[in-house]
Amino acid sequence: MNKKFFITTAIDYTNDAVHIGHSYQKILADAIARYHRLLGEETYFLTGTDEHGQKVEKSAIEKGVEPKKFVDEIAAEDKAEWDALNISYDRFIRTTDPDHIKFAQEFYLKAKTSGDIYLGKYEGLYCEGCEAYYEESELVDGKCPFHPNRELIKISEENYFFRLSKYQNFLQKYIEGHPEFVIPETKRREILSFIKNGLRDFSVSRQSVSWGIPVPDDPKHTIYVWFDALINYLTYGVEKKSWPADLHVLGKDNQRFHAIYWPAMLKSAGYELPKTILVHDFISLNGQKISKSLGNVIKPSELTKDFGVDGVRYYFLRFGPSTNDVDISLEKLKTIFNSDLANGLGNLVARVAGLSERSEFTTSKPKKLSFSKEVVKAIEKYEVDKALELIWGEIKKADVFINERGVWNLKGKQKEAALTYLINRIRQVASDLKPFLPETAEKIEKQFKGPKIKSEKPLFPRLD
RNA sequence: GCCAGCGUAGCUCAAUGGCGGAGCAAGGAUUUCAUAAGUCCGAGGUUAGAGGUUCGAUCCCUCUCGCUGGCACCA
Repeated sequence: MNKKFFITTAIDYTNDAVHIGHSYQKILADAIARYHRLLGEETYFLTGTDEHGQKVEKSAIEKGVEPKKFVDEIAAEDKAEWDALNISYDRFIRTTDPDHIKFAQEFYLKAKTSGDIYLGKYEGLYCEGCEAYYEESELVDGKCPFHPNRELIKISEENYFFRLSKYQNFLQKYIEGHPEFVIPETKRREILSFIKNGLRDFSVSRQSVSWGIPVPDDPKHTIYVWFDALINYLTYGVEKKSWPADLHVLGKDNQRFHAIYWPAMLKSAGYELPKTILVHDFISLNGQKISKSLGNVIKPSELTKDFGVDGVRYYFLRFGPSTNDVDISLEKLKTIFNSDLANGLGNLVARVAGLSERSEFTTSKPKKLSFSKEVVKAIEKYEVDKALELIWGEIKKADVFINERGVWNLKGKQKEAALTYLINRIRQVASDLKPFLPETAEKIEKQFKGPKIKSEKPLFPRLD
């Protein structure tokens, strides 16, 4: 039986459609998924949408449509965005999918059977101005930071709670004993220090929110969105008999839910824990947070129009926020597009194709290639930026080779040897690029298949 | 306020208790196979600031300044 590889991204909340801020994660996960698929592993790549909860309900009401209709539209939009980026998900799961709803309810009952769900009282301070709840620690002089003139209303509601506190020791020991559970290390330390500060039980149901999955044994309540959302991974993993997940890819805003709540929930319901949680940072645009209120939202599909799918993929994979927040801009994208893709990869391909065509060189059939060792090492550590850096090192070497040998001046056997060397190098580059720039890799492979190699249109026309 | 992280070349970042590195941008030289692309070579730094430990600190410690994130049921 083939080795399995199950990878997930976070599912995006359907309060609004996705934008470039959400793209890095999907592209990163896609590259890793493609890599494992290319290794011949039985790969399952899951992404999708998180569709329940108060905020969605509210947005739908504001728009005057039924919640389900509202999320149908957003989900379709999100999916189209990921398609534009060539994200090779195997399933686009929606938390409103019937199989997920059923599974989430079963999961809830399992946790309840373990004695980890109990009825309690949720008390919150509610600000009518913000229409949101606040924690004591968030208040300024006991008032809402945005509406200091209003009195906060103490609201209490009967909720079901999950006994997170029971798992404090387990989680601490587990994470201490499994350095690969949360990557990178700085995030793992953050999680550990959070756990050590003490974990409180959290509520997993709402009575005031109707847009959600009903609590199976008490349908006055709906399951709290986060509880519901996390379970999506298991819905699909169990369906494909591929649980536990090998990798959850997510942003730092989600790390606590994935590294603390989720493993505790799984343990309670009797499932294995995911192997690794890969946490990345955020993107800002022109030095600003990306947000609708700032009006600087760009959709992935708008970027791919200007830079091509692989142009966008390359930029994010090479300069994305893997361990640091990163600021992007159209100028930076353009500069990198020109220097690395047009002048680098694209030009090299055109050079060698031109040299081959002019000398009417006949090349041998391409061999079946495997990934370069160094590239494998980098991807296995999820350092995709490093992998690309290595590949670009190879491109540079090929350019130097052409210059130093003066390949265009060579004749006969010498020229053939030089071209053979270059062609094989390019074939290797294409092979290594497959997980990252699938479209480009395929074009290059086609062009360099032989026996005759011809010049083609530039892969990445220079942008001015 | 508390906790964590960051501050290194114009920009993006790397590095180590022992002479501060790379890529991009800018400058000079050079080649013509290629997308005015390629290659080569200078230059560019008081490693945010002050103090301390040390034979020696960019790295360890303290303080100051600046930035970012978290401080739990918004997702």
